[in-house]
Amino acid sequence: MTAERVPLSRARVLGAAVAIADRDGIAALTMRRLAQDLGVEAMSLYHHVANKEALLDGVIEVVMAEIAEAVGEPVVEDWQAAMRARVLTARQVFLRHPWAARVLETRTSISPGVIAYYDGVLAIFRAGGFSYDLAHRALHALGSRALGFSQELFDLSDPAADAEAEAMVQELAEHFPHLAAMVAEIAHDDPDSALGWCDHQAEFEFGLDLILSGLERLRAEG
Amino acid sequence: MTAERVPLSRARVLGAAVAIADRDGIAALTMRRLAQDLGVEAMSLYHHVANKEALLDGVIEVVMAEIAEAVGEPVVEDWQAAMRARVLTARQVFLRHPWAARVLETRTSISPGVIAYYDGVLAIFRAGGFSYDLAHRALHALGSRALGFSQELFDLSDPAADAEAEAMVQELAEHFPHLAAMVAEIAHDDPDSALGWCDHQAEFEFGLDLILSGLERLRAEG
DNA sequence: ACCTGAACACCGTTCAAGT
DNA sequence: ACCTGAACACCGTTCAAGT
Repeated sequence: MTAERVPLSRARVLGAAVAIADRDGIAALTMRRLAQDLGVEAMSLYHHVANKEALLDGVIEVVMAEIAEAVGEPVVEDWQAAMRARVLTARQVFLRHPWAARVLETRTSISPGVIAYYDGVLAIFRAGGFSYDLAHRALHALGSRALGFSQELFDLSDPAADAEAEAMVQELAEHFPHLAAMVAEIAHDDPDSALGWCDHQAEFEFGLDLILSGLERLRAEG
Repeated sequence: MTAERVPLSRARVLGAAVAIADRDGIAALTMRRLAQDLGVEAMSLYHHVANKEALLDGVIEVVMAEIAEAVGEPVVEDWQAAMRARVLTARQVFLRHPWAARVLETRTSISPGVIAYYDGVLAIFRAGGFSYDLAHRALHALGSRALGFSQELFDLSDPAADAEAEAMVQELAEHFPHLAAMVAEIAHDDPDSALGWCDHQAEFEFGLDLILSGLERLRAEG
């Protein structure tokens, strides 16, 4: 936008890429569009990122740096409260960048930022008295939830699917009685769905607490 | 391959698409390649699927039909054992189609096959004495695990990342002492990683059972 | 009704050339 | 060292035309 004469740098390229994805979605993030926003030819980008995949790797590093700053140093007392706070803080960053979860999942190489985040998670587990074996299984049990997001495969309260889904559920109510009954019973009037897939705060916290308290039980048993 | 004179049909198109993804990965599934495998021009496909997105929708329906056949009618006694069996059976199908989980997550429209699967899940919860409210929260807690898969964001035992990751972990051991220690302690010699993301059977079952037993506790409390 | 061929508007990326 | 312009090899898709 401004600062036309600032020379291109990796940081400027990645920053502009995040801005495009935030504003217009991840599909809008093309090399040509990115170059245009930077006032440069597309090919100039290749001096700062090796290719499109490397660009996406870099964009994830930006997001993970945001998370690292937000969560700070791992707290080492009351592991369950510390984990809960860490995850919910990270989640706020993903709510700001709804495209980031999907990009993160498509990375093939290991991201140093993700590694650093998980090392902090492990620090909390260890301080809470977990063996490395239990901590390892805990990481698997949490999956992406450790980073603050969890995909739902369909969303009955998705505002985007409103008309279509409502008609569909209506139409299919006779075939799928349980789903129809559940939808009818549950008042879904809180519109705080933000991650594209259904991921309401209360429901995320329910799943998180269910896993954390299960882990605490296993830890206490030794 | 064979059957050159069989007229094109939606079923043949979707079957060929699944075969391409299974054999050469989801990136190989292009309209042109699909047409070529069917001995037809690319544009002919558009008489049987509206566009590429509709093709992917259809491909998911094929996978969900495989799952529906594999899981059968929902069992209605011992909800926990029934859910466990249903999920692990569905998981087998995803292990046969490693690309399917990612495609499923990118669907924007609701898939009838997924709806039907979840209706069966709800039938099991209800027969086990769950309220619709608890069943709803249970679906969120399980997330994609209800369908048999869970993405891990990085995989320390991924054979593909072997050399690179090992060197990296080595190099970064001083910065990430907990991860390094955990990797060193855990004997990762079972090579049954199959879904691309780390998703070993034992670790999947650990997470699944942790959630299911947590849900049982909540159900018993009323 | 079903299939075709050429064409269009996009991609990411290579390469030789400029400063 | 950094950036450019043209070009290449791909995409998904439109359209008018064939049978």
